[in-house]
Amino acid sequence: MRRVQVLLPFPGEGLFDYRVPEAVVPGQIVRVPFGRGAKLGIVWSLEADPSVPDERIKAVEAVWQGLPPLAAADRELLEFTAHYYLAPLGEVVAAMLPPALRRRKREPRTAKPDAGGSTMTVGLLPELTPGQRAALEAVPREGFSVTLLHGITGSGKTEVYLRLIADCLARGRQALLLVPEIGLTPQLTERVRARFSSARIVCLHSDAPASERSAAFVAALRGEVDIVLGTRLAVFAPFVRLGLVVVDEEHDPSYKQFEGVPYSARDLAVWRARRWNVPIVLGSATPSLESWAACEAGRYRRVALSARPSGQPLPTIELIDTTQTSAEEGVSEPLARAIEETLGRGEQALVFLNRRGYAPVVRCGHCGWVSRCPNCSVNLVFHRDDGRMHCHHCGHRETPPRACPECGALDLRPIGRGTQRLEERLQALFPQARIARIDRDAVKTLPQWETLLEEVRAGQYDLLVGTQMMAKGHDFPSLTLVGVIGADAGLYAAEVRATERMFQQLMQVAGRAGRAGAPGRVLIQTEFSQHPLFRELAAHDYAAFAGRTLAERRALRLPPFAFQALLRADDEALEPALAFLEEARSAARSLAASEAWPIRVFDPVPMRLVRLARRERAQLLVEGDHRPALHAFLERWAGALRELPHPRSLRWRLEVDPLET
DNA sequence: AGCACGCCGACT
DNA sequence: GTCGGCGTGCTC
Repeated sequence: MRRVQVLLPFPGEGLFDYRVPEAVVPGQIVRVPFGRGAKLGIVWSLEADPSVPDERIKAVEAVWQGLPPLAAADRELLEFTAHYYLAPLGEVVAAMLPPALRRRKREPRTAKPDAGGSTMTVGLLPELTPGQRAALEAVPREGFSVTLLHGITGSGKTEVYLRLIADCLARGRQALLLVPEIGLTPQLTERVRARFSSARIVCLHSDAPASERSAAFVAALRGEVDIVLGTRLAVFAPFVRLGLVVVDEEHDPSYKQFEGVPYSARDLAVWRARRWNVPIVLGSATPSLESWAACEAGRYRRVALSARPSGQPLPTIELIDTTQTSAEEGVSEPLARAIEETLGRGEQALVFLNRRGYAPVVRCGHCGWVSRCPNCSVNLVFHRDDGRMHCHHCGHRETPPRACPECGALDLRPIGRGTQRLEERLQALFPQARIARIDRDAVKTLPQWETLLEEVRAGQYDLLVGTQMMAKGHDFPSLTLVGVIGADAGLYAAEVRATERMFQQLMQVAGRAGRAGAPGRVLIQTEFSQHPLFRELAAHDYAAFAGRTLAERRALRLPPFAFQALLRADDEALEPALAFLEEARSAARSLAASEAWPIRVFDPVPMRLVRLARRERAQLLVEGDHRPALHAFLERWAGALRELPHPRSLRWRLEVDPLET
């Protein structure tokens, strides 16, 4: 009887010793008795923990012999994730093992008679542009390399991915294709399936049925899969002969996991490619400044796709200065005229407004009272459909009072505009237009969304009003005009990445305009028409934007020229949260003093959205210019934090590489 | 994560 | 007088 260490999905380290009857190897999937029940685990190490006496050790219930052991590279991925994000290993493996598989009592039966082979569909492939051909030549097929594929909207990045995947499969290897949100990319999924019709493809995302996720994991572990296509959680899918990793829309914030272990799937994908010694391609029309800077530093290769296969010109981007032109009810005269012309030609127009609801606040015209959420530090948004006021953060809803609760005046008015009010305004301006509003309130489910996309493509609507849901890569062949309203929010936000986010979003939404033969036109209403960001946007010059923004970041020593970690604490009141962070800061200061590289420890501050769902939140930022030094510091600090006393009601968490500070 | 043990309110 | 609330602690 041999004793081994088994890793269990468990909210702690998750390493427990068991007796195993046979010769097992690390990576083997086992079912073990645990407490009163049983758990699925992974044989982690043949070195057992001698401090636990033999009589406390139970025997493994079953070794799932039919499943190959998890590859060493993938076990190291779990270890790296735990180490880098300062998370317990048991929590990381919980993110990897599908819940339905964990619940299984018996080992899944062996191979279903699935279509084998990995040949690409024979048939007419689209002619490659010179740019696509150059891109394909530039990406190494063997060994580790990171290539940033910077391709403008419609430049055919997907075709490049498909050819690279085809090469990968032809060499008998597997490909991992990560996408930001599966629901938003049905077109890509379709294309992959159509192109590789005889390949074994699995889709992994959190909305997939549990049994499907479990089956996909098992198939991947057995090496019975050629392509894994999925959202961020697919970065943990097991492989046996990984040959290529592709991260589409690599700048997209949804690669960041917020609940549980706060990992970045894009960053882990790069680590994984390095460990497997395979190429990784990061694709985007608007790359993250992290990736852009890595190219500048020579760590990543950069390949540009700057022409469209259709030969279609880029949309023209014009600004409407709302300090000069009155924008009645949000829609300026030039924008209204442009919409009218577009509809007159039988083409579609989209008006983009990233704010749902009818009006972002209800205000008393007499005393100035505004509708506030009782649980969060935000205003309540008035919604026309149910006539109630909604909190967009905690879900609280209430019926607006008839009279002002403060002064009793009968003068409560919705102030400002959201998509619902904009839709109403546009309907008044264009009574004959068929308008579709596309936001999270109007489109709640995936089938609903797919139906709506189909209807829009079929020309059942003339005018679209939408939030950022509309910005992501969907092609609407008749859409030739995009109007942007209220684009200015990102310009005065204190957030480090706010302007980057705004530029990316504007560029993405602008990319919706135009088709072959009918050039697109984009009109952006702004009060800050002189801002350099708009010049760069109008010139479709991402490089200029990135260069300028990176120069600012370098001068201010902000990411990606500095590395950050954020300690957040929340409690029923603000004071205990701040007090905890104050203690944490003292600990940080004394630890930082002994680091060779300077660690900057800032003051604890209330978060911008200080109150959320009845909890008050505060945060403490630490920064360093040298990643390994910051990380060494963080490990020691995290240890000290776990020893810090705090009230039971207080919760804290430490986030490495936070997206929002 | 489960699941037990363990001390304070409304009920047959 | 019990049934049960979920706070805390353990699981090889």
